[in-house]
Amino acid sequence: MKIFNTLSGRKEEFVPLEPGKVKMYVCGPTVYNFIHIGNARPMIVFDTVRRYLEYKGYEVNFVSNFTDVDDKIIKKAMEEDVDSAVISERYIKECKADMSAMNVRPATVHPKATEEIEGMQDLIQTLIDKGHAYVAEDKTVYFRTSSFKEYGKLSHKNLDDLQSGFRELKVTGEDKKEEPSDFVLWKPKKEGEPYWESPWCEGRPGWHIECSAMSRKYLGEQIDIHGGGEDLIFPHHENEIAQSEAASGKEFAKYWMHNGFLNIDNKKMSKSLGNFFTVREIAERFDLQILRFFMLSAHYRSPLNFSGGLMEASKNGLERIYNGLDRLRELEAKTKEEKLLDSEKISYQESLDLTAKFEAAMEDDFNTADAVSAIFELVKLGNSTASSDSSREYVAALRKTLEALCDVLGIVTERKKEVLDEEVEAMIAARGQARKEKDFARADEIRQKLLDMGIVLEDTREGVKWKRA
RNA sequence: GGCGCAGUAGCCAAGCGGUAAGGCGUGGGUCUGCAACACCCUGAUUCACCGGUUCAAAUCCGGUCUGCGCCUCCA
Repeated sequence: MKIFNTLSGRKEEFVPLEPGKVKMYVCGPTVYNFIHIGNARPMIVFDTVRRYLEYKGYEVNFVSNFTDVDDKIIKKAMEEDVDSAVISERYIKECKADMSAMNVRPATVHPKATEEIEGMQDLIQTLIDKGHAYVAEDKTVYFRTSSFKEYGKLSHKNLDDLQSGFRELKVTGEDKKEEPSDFVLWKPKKEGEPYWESPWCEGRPGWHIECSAMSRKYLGEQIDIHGGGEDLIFPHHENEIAQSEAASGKEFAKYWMHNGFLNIDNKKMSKSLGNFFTVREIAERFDLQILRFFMLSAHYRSPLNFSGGLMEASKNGLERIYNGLDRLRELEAKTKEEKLLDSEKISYQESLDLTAKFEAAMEDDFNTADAVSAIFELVKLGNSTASSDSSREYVAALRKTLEALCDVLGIVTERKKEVLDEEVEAMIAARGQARKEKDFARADEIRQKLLDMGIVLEDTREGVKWKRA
């Protein structure tokens, strides 16, 4: 299995620190509002990475945090005149609801920054003791970037360039740091803000230290995979590396994975441009399974453009997969209990080849777009070769393969158990009777009525089928 | 200014040295009372442009044009 590592800028063979196990950490959202569809991309991408690793038999310890102390949360809390914990708890809950609707599985652990203050303070103290951090006049604790020789190795920047770039901004000079590139580990509280006691001052942690501390606590000093959006490469992940490696003296994460941005009309999504969508808003127009499928239709490192039209196309494509799978399920129940027929051997082999194609795509840096194409080919194979004359073994094999591969991508295929109420059942029966009597006008009238109720009828060779519009 | 990414059919999107996957859409056909589903056919003599390397390039190298991102605690 190959993974593109931002650190080296190339695909590398994946070798876990410990055979059979994978430790991965993905930066989670700051919970000051509903998550937006840009937040959804890393969630879906890394959930899929995790699913594939598990499909391969790895035991995955997946940690993803919630940043629940932050300027934006505090601001919102002041606006609503409530405690900031009220805000963060509310949006953590909402975020989890969105994740569930996108079929993003909960992480092994979802630590919250406010519950990990002790670990952060320990880490900060270690950095101070080792000379990698210092307390400024105003009691702010800064990381001393000049003390970490490898600073810039992830974002491929060198400190000198960064310093000169920063210098212009620095002229205003309210900061009390040694170098402009130094960053905050702990900052003094301001009036009305949440704070914690510390050896340096009453205050709160900087953003970057959270992830280093939580990752260390739940996964140890060294992890296999660290993921997040590409905008986090600098400064967030660069700073995490500096903190973690300066403290432990060991390589922090072996593989750094970054997803590309989700754009709207080829522009970065932002509130000021008015092209900002929350996952909740999209859910009003589309099943979030479609959003997931849409996001997997491109490679995770490519920028992905979002639009309603593209979502419609994804919806139709997903529908094709569902139709094919539903048909196989019905066929399986109807076919005779028998072993694979000689005439099915070639098609069966084809399904095996397609599974191999799917896996090869995923092995190659999680190429989900290619993996999806294998699923479509499998659907076509089923549609064109499986029938009521097929052996049950053949139909069942196709069905199981399709379900397994969809599950790796996190596409939900289980049919919601739905019972039609008696009135609808009666209408369908009445239409059947009308058709039998060749009273098509009456039959179409009933079908239209059902359509208005959101129920679509299809007359197949195997009988009348219905589904929700 | 520094660093980096991308330009493949109407749209989306794989492929990254060996002669263009897949999906959506369009048009035609089969099936069907009709519709829907499904199936078959329909699509790039060509991969932004110009040079170069090679027996062979969408794929490698150089240049041009265009779009975008990071360098501000924004996934």
